[in-house]
Amino acid sequence: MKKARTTITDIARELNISPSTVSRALNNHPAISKKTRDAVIELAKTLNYQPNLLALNLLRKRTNTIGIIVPEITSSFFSSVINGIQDLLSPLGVNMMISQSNESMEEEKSILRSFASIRVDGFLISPSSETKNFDHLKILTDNNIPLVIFDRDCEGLEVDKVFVDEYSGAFQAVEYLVKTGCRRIAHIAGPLSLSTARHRLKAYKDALALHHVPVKEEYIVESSGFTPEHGIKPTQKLLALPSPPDAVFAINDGVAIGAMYVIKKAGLVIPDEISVVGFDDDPHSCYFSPSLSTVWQPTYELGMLSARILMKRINSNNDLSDIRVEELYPELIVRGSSK
Amino acid sequence: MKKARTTITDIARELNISPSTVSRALNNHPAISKKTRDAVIELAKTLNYQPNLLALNLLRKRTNTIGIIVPEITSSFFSSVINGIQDLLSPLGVNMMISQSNESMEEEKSILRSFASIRVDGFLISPSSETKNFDHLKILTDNNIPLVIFDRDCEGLEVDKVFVDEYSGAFQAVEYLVKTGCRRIAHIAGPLSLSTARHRLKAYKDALALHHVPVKEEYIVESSGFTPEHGIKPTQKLLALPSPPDAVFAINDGVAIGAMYVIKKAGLVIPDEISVVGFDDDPHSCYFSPSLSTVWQPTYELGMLSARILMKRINSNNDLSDIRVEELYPELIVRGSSK
DNA sequence: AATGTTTATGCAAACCTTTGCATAAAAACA
DNA sequence: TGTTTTTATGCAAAGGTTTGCATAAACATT
Repeated sequence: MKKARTTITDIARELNISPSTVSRALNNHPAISKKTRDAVIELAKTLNYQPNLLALNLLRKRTNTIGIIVPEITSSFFSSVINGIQDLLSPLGVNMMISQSNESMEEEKSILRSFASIRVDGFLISPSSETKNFDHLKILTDNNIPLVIFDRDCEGLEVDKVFVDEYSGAFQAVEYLVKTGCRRIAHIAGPLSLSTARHRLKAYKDALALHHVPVKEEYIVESSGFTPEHGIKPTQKLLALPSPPDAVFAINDGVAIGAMYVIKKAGLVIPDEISVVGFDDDPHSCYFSPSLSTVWQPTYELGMLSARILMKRINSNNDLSDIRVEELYPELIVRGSSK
Repeated sequence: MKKARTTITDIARELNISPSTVSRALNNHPAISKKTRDAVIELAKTLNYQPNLLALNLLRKRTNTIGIIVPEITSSFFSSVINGIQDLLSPLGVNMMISQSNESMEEEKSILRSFASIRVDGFLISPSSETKNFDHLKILTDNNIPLVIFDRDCEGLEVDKVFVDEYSGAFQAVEYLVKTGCRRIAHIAGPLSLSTARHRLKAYKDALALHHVPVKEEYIVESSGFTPEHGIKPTQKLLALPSPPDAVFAINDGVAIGAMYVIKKAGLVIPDEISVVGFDDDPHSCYFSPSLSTVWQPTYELGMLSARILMKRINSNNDLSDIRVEELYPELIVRGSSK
């Protein structure tokens, strides 16, 4: 038998006063006598009264909850971003509804619908790799629901966005490889439906071109994901080339770790015979042998900034006059896997 | 200027019918004429009507949302558990509010209060390492709010619980080390406020005792956390002993990775001179060199089962007659870091 | 004593939706 | 035509909270 939770009316009935008085007493309204206030507060405590935010939210048309949709939660990248988001939101008393799209556009849409019905105050979304059509996101802005896109771009959608300057990060990495004498530099790209993967690929090509290193198509392979497993096959393909690469720039640390594994298995010495550079600075990367050179991304800051912009938008009543597009800067970290 | 979202009353006014009729039309109530129903549904679509679940939840006293509190989200362990939780909940149309306690009891309490006010239907909690007093959890059960504890125990609290049999996992690991000839087996324990850490320590001692290997206090060191960084100092301490260990069993893979790093830096060969075994089977562990032997835990299943039990409890109106305590089985995975 | 002022409280509406009950209109039947 | 049945719709309450306005009681002022 489920006993109902204590409400403001329960307290009122017990004390023979009206619910309004109870409400005011609990909210420190000045026009309440000390006697009444004390009595109310005490009874509330003994009855373990907890305000029903559903009712209040309905009244205020505000839930103090924001919806977060990420492709996956298990990657160190996104979990670290979420960390940053929580650290900004928590002191503000704002809750997070989190869900993963598993890189599926259908799931993304369905989560979106669900969050919208719950009336979250705003959205923080990093779109799935399948998401090419932004109608579902457009509906949010059409309905004046604040939305901030982070990390992965939705080109053409006019909302606040926060990115890492992937181009710069990748450019630094490749340029550095060239400068340390590598000439046959390969790139294991990510799924090219992602803006991030495209930017890194472009930077790779541009950096090579700038330094007059020919761009060869056979040195560019695409991985279908971001785990070490996804790095195995592409690396095997690269090593099997007539003229195998003397450096590999991988889309992220996960794939780079897979690459190192294959390279070492093949009896090649890193970095003497082949350099490896990743992206993300996964917390484990510096403990590999050799430790993995990589491009650090300010993930925590990315989360914080995205959340801060979203909250500002929410509190300014979603006035869309000044859309912000912010870029954070990544940093090359040279370790043992490169010369 | 924020335009209000479409409500059922807007549709009713527009169509000159009552809100009840609109509600019934949208819910396929039989006593509505086809003509009215069609008109309603069409208008709802063009106005992009989305039901306000706040109102409905208030009426139903049910939010279809559950609250999840974990110590941290960035560890592969907990993010994988959350993965399992979502995969069970999602098809049921249940949402997740997720928050991290950051191993702080105060934060845990405050998140709890917040989730309770939001009226989540139930809780899935893995307590922080600081949590020794369970009053705040007791309040939940006192108020008939379903709660499932997972992974870390709250001894004395009578609620549903789902664990991994840590003892068995650790015992397997240590016994295996003994059987491969190690005699000076060290243990880097986790924070001993955690039931999991205590169980593993006990298994370590018991396994040694069973095989008549003396338990030496200097071989037991405590780490204050679970990252590679937390493994550095304890390992240095172990290696500095007059008679350094020939095997290290670490509280988890993170710490084991830190240990391997220190050991290799010291010029010792793994596993010839010293074996290392971790716990958790972090996705990266098999790509280290040598690859890390570890104890795999069914994290995904842990999440699924916990969520399943919670949903059952919620749907059975929290009838507490049959508290369940479930245990899942871990498995030793032998790789290159041990003989 | 009469009036004005302050203090403490209550009433009722609003937020949005569902649903039991009542009822009007239409259809079917005698 | 009058009565019963069916069909389609509306009314009002409920869920818990806040808040503008009204008001009763207590106090202060002349």
